[in-house]
Amino acid sequence: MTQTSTTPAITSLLSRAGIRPSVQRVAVMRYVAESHSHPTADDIYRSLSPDMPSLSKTTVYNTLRTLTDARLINMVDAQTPDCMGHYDSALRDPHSHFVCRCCGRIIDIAMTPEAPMPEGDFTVESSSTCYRGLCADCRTQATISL
Amino acid sequence: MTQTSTTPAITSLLSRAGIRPSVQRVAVMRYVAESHSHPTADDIYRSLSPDMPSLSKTTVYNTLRTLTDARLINMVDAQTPDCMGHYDSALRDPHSHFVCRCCGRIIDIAMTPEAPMPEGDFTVESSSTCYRGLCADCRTQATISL
DNA sequence: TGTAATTTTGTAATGAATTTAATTTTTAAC
DNA sequence: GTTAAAAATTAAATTCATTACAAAATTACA
Repeated sequence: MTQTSTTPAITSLLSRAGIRPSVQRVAVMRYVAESHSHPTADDIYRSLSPDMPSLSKTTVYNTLRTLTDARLINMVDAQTPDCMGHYDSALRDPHSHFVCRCCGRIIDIAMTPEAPMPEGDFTVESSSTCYRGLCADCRTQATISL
Repeated sequence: MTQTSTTPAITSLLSRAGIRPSVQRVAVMRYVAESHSHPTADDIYRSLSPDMPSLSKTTVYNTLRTLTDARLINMVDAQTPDCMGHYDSALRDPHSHFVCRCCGRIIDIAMTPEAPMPEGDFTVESSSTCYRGLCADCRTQATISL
């Protein structure tokens, strides 16, 4: 794990981004930065609650929005069966996502395809590529059920 | 508009895909095939209701799932502010999407970047690229409010 | 320390999506 | 044709992610 995810580093990161580094915000940012499982707001809330009993789910939602607006985290551009928003640290190396259409699992893909700038009357700030299909587990299940 | 979207053509399309071409299913498929606005389940329901008063929202949801499983339509892989699933015909030429982070509008982009097959323990069935940023209108708004 | 601005919190409200079971329609066998 | 089984549709009720709101707590700064 890189230094980026220590509490002081996160605190400094938020300050530099103009976000007051409250305990809650640092905890959420740190959790997303350290996680590779593309957590939902609920995942984050359930994980942090035991150590922060007063934490409110509203704060998690507010913080996710604040961090997203500051582009420190990203919402994963993928529709999953659970209809929930999944988050990803923007501090990681650029990567793509594979989404299993069956179980909804999101798997990181190190490779990032070339994404040439499109023509149009808009300003592109970022781009992402999403692959879809069946993960190994669900492929096996599908085969068995035939 | 191509012949693909006439009712008989849609009926035949569903049959070939092993889907019983009920009036409701043909109507939903046709609506998505003809639309370029990436409609939500609710958009589809509200648009078809006047001509099909008995249509139920449940049927729209069921049909969207059926058509998605048959890969005749796709859910747009993009998180929009409205937190709703948007749909796209799979019959169209491959294209990408631009999503305005402000108003949530989804704009088609004709170009499709090269998306090399990723390595991993999964079966890729499709891929899509999503661009994010500000559309012309929202960019103007942002400038004004400065 | 005092005061204002910001942040957090809990509750309530919103609304998309699903579940359920009952009804209707279609299919196919006789 | 009749009829029985299967499939599809419907409406109501429920679930649950997300947001709105207002009060309480915390922080910054003079």
